[in-house]
Amino acid sequence: MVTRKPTPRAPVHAPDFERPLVTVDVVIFTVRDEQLQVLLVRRPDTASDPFPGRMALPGGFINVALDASLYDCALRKLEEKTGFEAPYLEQLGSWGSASRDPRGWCATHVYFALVPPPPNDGAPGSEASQWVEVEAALRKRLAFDHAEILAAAVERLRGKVEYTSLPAFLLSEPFTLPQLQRTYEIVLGRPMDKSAFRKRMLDAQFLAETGSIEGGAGRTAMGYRVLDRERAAVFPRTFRAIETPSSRD
Amino acid sequence: MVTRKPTPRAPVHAPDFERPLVTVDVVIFTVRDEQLQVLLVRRPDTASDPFPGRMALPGGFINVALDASLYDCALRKLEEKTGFEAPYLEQLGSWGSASRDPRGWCATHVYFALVPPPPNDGAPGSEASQWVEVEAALRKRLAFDHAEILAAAVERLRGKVEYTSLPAFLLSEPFTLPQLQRTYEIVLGRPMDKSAFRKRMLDAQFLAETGSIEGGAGRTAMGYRVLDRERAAVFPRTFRAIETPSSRD
DNA sequence: CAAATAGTGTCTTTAAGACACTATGCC
DNA sequence: GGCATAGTGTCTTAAAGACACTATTTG
Repeated sequence: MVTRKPTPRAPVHAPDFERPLVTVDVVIFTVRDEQLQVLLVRRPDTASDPFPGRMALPGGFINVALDASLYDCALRKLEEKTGFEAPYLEQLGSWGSASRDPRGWCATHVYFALVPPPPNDGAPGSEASQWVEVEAALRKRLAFDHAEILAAAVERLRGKVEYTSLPAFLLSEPFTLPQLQRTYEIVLGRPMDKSAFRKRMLDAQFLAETGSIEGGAGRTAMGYRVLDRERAAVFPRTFRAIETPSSRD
Repeated sequence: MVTRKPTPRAPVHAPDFERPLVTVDVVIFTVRDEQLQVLLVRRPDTASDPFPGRMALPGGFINVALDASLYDCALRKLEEKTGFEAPYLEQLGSWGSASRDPRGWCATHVYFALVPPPPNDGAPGSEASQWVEVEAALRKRLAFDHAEILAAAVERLRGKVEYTSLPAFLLSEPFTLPQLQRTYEIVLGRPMDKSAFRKRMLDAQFLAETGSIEGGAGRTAMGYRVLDRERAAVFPRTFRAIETPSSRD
């Protein structure tokens, strides 16, 4: 970010307004067990906490001393929860109002992340955080306005998947084109034509071959990795129709 | 917004973190004098203020007592500056870091608005706020990181104009299709084909006829207004190519 | 060889681009 | 009539959809 510090002629001081609470939340998606899943955490069950025991999106207050920027804060929270170093991370938007947090006027900056499926280690759901299938997560009574935020994140994800290579960030590399197609189908919830799919992916020039991969039964497939893990490829057309954008607080 | 207030078993209290400053800024676009223009305000020239005398985007601190939500705050600031009641207003994103404001860790929530051209009343630029052509505004040394924010807003606007009816919100109603096409051309900075343009607009079903309009020289044209002033129509394809998305703080 | 999966070819369809054409209003 | 502007028609082109076909690997 480009910022310029002025040379103050006199000490500048912050106004005496009451400051809202500021948090950062992260909607972390993955595809596991043939499902689009989202990472949720259980809030502490202490009475002094808002929404005790409820499930919520991972996140928390900005630490002014620790976080250089909102993005860094989101990265920190993502690493704390998943251990992922360089995931796909983009800003979703912000939600702020007097009523969304019982502790006071609060604004949250929401990011959304795509990560490859974590290893299915031991006891799933035993810890404070767990992966939940998105439709099930949307039906849960999440803390704060996190149900609304999650709905917006899912809408944004599905919307962008129609015309970008985002699902490639949901797979561990190398992956095959049939695997990538399956990921698209899981996220969008509808089957896709193989020929059109392959033409589109290969024409978009965002994949690099990594050599053949055996897959059990049937013919071996070519392995691929994405060329640029920072940004998604944008296709010239959507797969079908695009949704209408919605407004936020 | 849907929010649920829990019945707290004990008084919930906000944590003792240092709270960042929170502001809302609005990027207000219009098309005037055949140019895409943005509204800028001059910051007070008092030494105790950051960036004294510099041009900046309109905005300011959240007023926890006055603003029910971020969106309401953006609406309020827009009305204060332009008097517009029901403009097109959508969230652009948020920028926050330790370094962007000399007064301390500060996060701003940025909205972007599209308004019809204001009447060219009296002395343009005499007051604290003035309309500036966007490329000129981008070359100015704006306060804070507002140059970066403005660049992101222009990129988002140009990006969405490729596949939505957004420019319709830059005109006062009723308007003609040639006027709408001219607005697209001004925003995108390139000529468009009349036939393809008209087919696309009429096929998208977002316009209602309002009767003929005389336009000086030449044949009279049909007048139109948009059916839904809350949201833009989305076209099945972009006009040409789409840009790659960029990241923010 | 059969089953399973990977990958290709061909035709259709949709909507944009190019560009020439017709229509209507004012002088 | 002539000019200016509004509006239409026709052909081409880019890329998605449908769907049948070929290719390669394992048992």
